[in-house]
Amino acid sequence: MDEDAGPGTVRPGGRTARVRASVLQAAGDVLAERGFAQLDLADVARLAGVGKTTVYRRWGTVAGLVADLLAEMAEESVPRTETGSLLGDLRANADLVRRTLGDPRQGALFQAVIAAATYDERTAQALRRFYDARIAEWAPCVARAVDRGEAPAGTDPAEVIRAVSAPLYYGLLTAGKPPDEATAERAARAATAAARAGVFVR
Amino acid sequence: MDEDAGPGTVRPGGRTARVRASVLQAAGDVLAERGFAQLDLADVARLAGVGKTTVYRRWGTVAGLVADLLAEMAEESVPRTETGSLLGDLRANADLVRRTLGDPRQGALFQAVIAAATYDERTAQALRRFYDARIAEWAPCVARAVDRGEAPAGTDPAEVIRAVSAPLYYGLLTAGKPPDEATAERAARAATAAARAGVFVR
DNA sequence: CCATTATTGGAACTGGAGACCCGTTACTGT
DNA sequence: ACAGTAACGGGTCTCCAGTTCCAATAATGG
Repeated sequence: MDEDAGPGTVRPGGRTARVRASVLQAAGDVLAERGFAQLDLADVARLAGVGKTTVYRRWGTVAGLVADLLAEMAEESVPRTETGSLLGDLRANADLVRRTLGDPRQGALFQAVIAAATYDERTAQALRRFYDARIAEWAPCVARAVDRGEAPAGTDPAEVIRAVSAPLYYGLLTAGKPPDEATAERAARAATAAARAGVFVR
Repeated sequence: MDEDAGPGTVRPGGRTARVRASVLQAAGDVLAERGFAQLDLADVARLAGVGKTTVYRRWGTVAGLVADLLAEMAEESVPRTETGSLLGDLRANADLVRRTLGDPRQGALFQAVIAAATYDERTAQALRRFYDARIAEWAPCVARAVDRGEAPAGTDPAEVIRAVSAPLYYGLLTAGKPPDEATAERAARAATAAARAGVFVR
């Protein structure tokens, strides 16, 4: 009746931690250099200098590995800058997203995660958790802007943040190209204009 | 030195057309009922009442099959309604996208296509062609709005249309849920507000 | 330091996706 | 109507992703 959450949970130190680190490292390398389609667990194991059995036992599938990779990245919280204006803050957010999607490792990871999330529920959950965290971190910017009177009362902060990211991800997925500075700037300005107009009032 | 574009191109009529139709039908069924992860070529062949060899020969991979499925869908052009105002037209566009993504078959297909496009170049091209066509069809709405003075001169019509779709796709991919009426309405209003504010001026 | 046992990893095994062969079917131009 | 051949499809084979087994290794608590 007791659910043990698989290997690596009882003795997570020493070798186990090293194995996890080198497997995630190798998986990230493959993803950045060769892409999602080439991500093969046996291959990752070989590159990581780790037994194939271990990788299958702990991650099971490509989707599972990718989900763990995302969880790893979610750890590093990027410090949020506060500029004093809604446009300035959203611009900073758009630029963060742009840099994330433009980075070879992180950009490739996000494409992989989104692809995997369309068919794997665990990856989809990891993805949702990641966005919830990011949005929770940035929502206060919008709340402040509302307090300052830059947007109408009742504006939904989360929706505004999502509105900034949306066109950047959309471009990456449908055009296959990471966003440039101009696109990021446009996204920030569009979200600001819409928020000012009261579109995101609940 | 001559590139023949594979089987089905020299004698596309009769049986060949029937085979293609029933394979695409079966593939759509599997996609809608069981999802992308369960889309197996041998399985599709069996359901379509067609030889496994034929499916492998003509489509080769799951991504290739999905790309063809999208091309098939792109054929049916949806008549565009003209409402006389920018907001009205963008609302109509947002609603079209909402209904597309909400439809069991088409929604599942889009998730599959976007997933496949992240790693398969042919699928990515098919996707880009589809969006180029859709955007070309709707761009005139925005051009008219500019003529009417609803948006500043120099506004990029394609960017406005993309701005409508972006949040709807973003929600589907990151939250895993097709957009509802309220979300579509918000997308149309946000794009309108941003366009009016001159965000999409080139 | 030692006993316990969680975790690893080599090796052998298996199932099924996908390639191949070749006889059959039926589309197409004349 | 008919010849020529494009396209189909059943049967067979290959190869490798993923599983299983168990002995070796090392993390952890006392």
